[in-house]
Amino acid sequence: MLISTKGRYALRILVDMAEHQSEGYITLQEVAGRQDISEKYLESIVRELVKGGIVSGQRGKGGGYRLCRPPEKIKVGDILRCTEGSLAPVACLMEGSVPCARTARCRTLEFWKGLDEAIRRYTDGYTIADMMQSGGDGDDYII
Amino acid sequence: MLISTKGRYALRILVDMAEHQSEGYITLQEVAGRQDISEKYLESIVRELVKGGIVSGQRGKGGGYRLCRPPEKIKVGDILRCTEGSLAPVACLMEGSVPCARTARCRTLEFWKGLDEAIRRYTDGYTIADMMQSGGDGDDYII
DNA sequence: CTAATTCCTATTATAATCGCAGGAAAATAG
DNA sequence: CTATTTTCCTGCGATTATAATAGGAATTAG
Repeated sequence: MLISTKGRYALRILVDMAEHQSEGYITLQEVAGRQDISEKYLESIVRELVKGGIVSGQRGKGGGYRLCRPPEKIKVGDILRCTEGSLAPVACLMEGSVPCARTARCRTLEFWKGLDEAIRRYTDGYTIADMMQSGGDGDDYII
Repeated sequence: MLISTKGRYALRILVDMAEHQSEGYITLQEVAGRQDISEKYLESIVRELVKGGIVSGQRGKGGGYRLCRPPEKIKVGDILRCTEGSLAPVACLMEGSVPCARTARCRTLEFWKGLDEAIRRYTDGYTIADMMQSGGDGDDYII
């Protein structure tokens, strides 16, 4: 049931980019340095976010990435669906799945639909902007 | 993010057992036949449910399994935590995990806590008895 | 004793995740 | 035009998790 590192890192990356969006295009090197994630692994995650229309990339000198929309319009649900493929708890409820033979007499389907709905409601009600106001000022290390 | 077959089958198994609880001990052979799951695989799932105190087994001739509590007292959350190990969406929130070094300045932790809470609230508010009243009478095949 | 049944310990095959490497393509600066 | 920087693309290797099966020990009823 765990969310993969891809999804978890994606959130951190986007909050990081949101916090530095005034600086124009942000390079992966910067984000990698700040977030302690390898540049190469970041690449594979950010590529999904580009495909999903959440960030856009600009190649060449002076290039980098930037958010396509302001942070308060980026839903966490969209990010996770983008990097995880889907947030549905069971295959029956994934986008574009065909109903299985048991559907009509399935005792568990209603439960799964409700869980899917609960997850969707929560994740779509939370934005990157909400995350920016959470968890200290970024410099208050414990140690 | 998908729930594994272990968790999904566990729900079907328990609904099945609840529907036949008046018959006393229920053998895996019966459940396997009705649910179209191999007896051997069922075994590994039911073993977890025994450990988790959800069903109890009786060996020998005339033995089998039965629910430890009435269906309306068996929360789906308990079943899934039992078979999946945990329902937490991130490792930080798993039972008995040590807080990571980023905790104090983590921008995403609050979000994950909320998601965990939403999942917990929904799954703990749903019981096997609720499932028994869902999805037709068990004989209304589509075909 | 015999048959039925749960319990226990392994093992295998398959798939998914995680992370890295190498280089092509594009944009800019000089 | 050349050199540099940066995203883009393809693919690989290691590790881990899932799914399912196999074989037999322990227990109970008759």
